[in-house]
Amino acid sequence: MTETRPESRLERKQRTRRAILDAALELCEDSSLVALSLRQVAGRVGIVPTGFYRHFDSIESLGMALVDESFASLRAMLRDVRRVDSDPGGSYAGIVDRSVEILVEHVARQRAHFAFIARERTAGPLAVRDAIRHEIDLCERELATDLARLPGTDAWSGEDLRILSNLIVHAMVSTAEALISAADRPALAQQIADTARTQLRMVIIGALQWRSRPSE
Amino acid sequence: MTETRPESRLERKQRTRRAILDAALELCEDSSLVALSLRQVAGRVGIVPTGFYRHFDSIESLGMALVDESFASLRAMLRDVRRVDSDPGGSYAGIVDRSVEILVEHVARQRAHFAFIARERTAGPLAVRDAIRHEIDLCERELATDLARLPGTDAWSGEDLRILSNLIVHAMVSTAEALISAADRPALAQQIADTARTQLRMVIIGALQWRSRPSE
DNA sequence: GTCGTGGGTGAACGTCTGTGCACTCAATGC
DNA sequence: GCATTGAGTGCACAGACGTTCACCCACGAC
Repeated sequence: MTETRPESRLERKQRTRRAILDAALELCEDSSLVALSLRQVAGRVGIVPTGFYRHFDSIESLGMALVDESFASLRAMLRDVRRVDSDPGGSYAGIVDRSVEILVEHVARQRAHFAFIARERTAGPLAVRDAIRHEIDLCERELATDLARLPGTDAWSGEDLRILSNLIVHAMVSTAEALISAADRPALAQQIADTARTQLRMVIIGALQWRSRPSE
Repeated sequence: MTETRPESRLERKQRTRRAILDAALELCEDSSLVALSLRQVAGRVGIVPTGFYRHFDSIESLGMALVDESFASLRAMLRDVRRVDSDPGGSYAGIVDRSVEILVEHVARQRAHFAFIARERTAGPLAVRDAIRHEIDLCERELATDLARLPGTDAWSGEDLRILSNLIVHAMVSTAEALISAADRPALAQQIADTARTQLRMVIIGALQWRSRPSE
């Protein structure tokens, strides 16, 4: 017999909170936070509407919590990319291949989080939109410092790095969006990954080439 | 005295329809179609809620009409780009400069339409999302055939062209999004345009360079 | 063992939602 | 001129919404 241990008060609360976050992620998957009602969430979780207020004081603050946890997933991905690519023996092509591979893997594993960011970035409540924009900005900056560590970029200006990392981040956001909407078609997902690989190579080669002839 | 002429029945209807479309564009500017109510729209237009049904039978079908007219704006932009860039004496740098200039101009002039596409692309009702995705697909294909006409791309495969135009389209979508959210800050808009110019040059140079060494 | 805290309840409120139906009345087709 | 059409009206309804309040009652601290 499975011994069901008592479960403390705090554990119970965190479990309900988790259930609310999950329900919200699912429910706004095919619309948006701004179209999500407190009663829908409560209903899906299995608590009465007013019970919601024990955990969040509005849908918007729930959204802010989802921003936090979605970017925790995104940052976990960036950590993996950074860990693998800091291998000193890596060629550009190798870095690209492994980075895209990691992107595909993380998007598949945390689809709801990446979909949330992609969606609410343009359609969420104002506070949520701003929070997401700010986080993406930070990611661009981090990528810029990562790029600065690669060989061949020593002479680049901060502005050049910013422009390049902006391009790369947005290309990867687009790739993530495409992967999400191809979630149930593995062949298509494979093609999207291949496309992303090729695009990243084009971008990097173009950037290196362009930089070596800065006047034109 | 300004002579107010009778205004035919059909004109009257089209004027109300126009007012509904404009009201919807404004009202969902800071949320999404899925959070827009029929009564809000009717209220803003100045008609009674049930009057809405004389023109559309749901918010979703209103959305489909907005997709049509938003892509009319986008295609007008593409026509301008094509017209200017088909100038046979143009260098790549010239083409890029003028294309970005046209993008900035059109986004400023039809901000609501471009914002609508960017937003509902990920957050709209399913039918609207699909329609937008399909239209953007068509744009990618058109760009691919345009690229094929440029010098230096003769030997490119259809796949290469598809990958490159996908990259360019998504970079321009990101640029449009940035321009929209910088609508009231001219200096920032200028910087975004400069960034877009540099990125386009990097991409084109990278693509040409990459293609000339297809094995690696 | 007693008591307070706090997650969850249930009823009730005023407001907003989409939609049905019967209606008006000016522009239009004949 | 007369009949028809159809954009816009006004009322009514049932349901969903956010939020309030008083209320449980098990857990945890003392």
